[in-house]
Amino acid sequence: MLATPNRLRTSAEFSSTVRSGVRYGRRNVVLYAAPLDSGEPTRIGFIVSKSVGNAVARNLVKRRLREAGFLSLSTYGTGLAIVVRALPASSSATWAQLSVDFDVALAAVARRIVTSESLPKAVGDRTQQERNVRG
RNA sequence: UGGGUUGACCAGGCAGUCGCGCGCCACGCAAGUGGCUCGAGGAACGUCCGGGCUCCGCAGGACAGGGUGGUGGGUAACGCCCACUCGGGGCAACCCGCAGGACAGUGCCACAGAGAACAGACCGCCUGGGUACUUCGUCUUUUGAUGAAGAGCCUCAGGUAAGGGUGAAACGGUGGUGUAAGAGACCACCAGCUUCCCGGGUGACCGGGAAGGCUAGGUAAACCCCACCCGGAGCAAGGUCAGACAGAACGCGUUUGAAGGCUGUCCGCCUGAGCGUUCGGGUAGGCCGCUGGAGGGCGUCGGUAACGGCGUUCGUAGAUGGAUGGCUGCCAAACCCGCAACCGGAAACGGGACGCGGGGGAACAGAACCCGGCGUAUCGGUCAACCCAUCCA
Repeated sequence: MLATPNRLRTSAEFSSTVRSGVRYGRRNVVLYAAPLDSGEPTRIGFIVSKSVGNAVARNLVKRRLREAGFLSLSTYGTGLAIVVRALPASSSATWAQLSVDFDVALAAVARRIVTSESLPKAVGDRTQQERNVRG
């Protein structure tokens, strides 16, 4: 499971990640990710709405996603803010399906972030624009 | 042995592996690291009642408004629980009841039906009249006139609520007297109503008796009446720390009282200098509240019981983008399918193992301030008491 330092804790972090991050959707999840400073530990947050199911179903989905996120820390241990939104299909998915969707989405998103970081000027402009919009 | 009623309890187990949260301990300047303890439910759910707790200055009156509704008790309190009463269901154990008042008043009672709330005459029954007819008698030469009786049709006037039919319900039931036919018109018994008396019970009420009048519909989950109860908002309550910013315009007002508070309205009381609208700007973090409570177990005493007194013992989740778990394997009860030793049978066939193999393998559901209830969801399992039927002794 995920320890507290590896979790997103505030609504500000959630909203900035969802708005500015790279997005990739699969059958069971939609994954958003934004870069952090490279020294910081990767932080992951989860959005599981009521459309997924009742409280028991939502808890199971959340725990499985948290486990998948924990397993991914060995690869992406630092420098990412990730928000995982569970889709209604996730309540009926098996652990294998759910973890594959998570891994594939995370790999795709991480690849795109690495590509855009090879153009640091563009990233700088983008974050600056974001600050202006939000400010 | 089978069927049933009620109550209590459980809510898969084991192992491996990788982890999470509060707390404590050790190390470390610190970030942190390591170890240990504890870590979801019978409904944690719905949020339908009742309380604790917090704030609203005190928690005033009247009227509105809301709730409850047999009686007595239990409780912090309740719409809950227990016991009893009444009514209903069941052979029984037992279960069910939104169980005050319809002589305070108002309203409503569809359809059907002749008639439905100071009832009603459709058919039927009965009486009388009219019309035409038959028979008999009398009068008359005859036509005919008149009287009596009769049955039928039509029609008119009345009597009749016993019968038919309609309906959830038709103004007591049964039998008789009575009558033209009938009718509580009268009588007997029964049911029911009102009043009174006696006895029992804390009481709801129960048992017995007398008199009266012959009969009184339902609906209060319609308004309403009666009795009793109820201040509002809610842990996003509330408190505290830190941090950020920038004000401007207009209106009303400062003892001739703005704006508030006391659930709504009115009265009455209180606070007493700001308040409202628009534009613009900022923050949406930490900590406390936060879990020891009307707490659980056992014993004993009181009580039919719910429950209470006393003694003793136990220490039991506190997250906050939200921990209490993810994955893997094994075992196992129902239950289903196939094969079957064996049993019954002439056979067809039927049954089928503390037999084999395969399948199947756990419901409903996740704390969010805390309790007491209720309601709802739920694969199944265990135990106890009691009832009925059957068999054996």
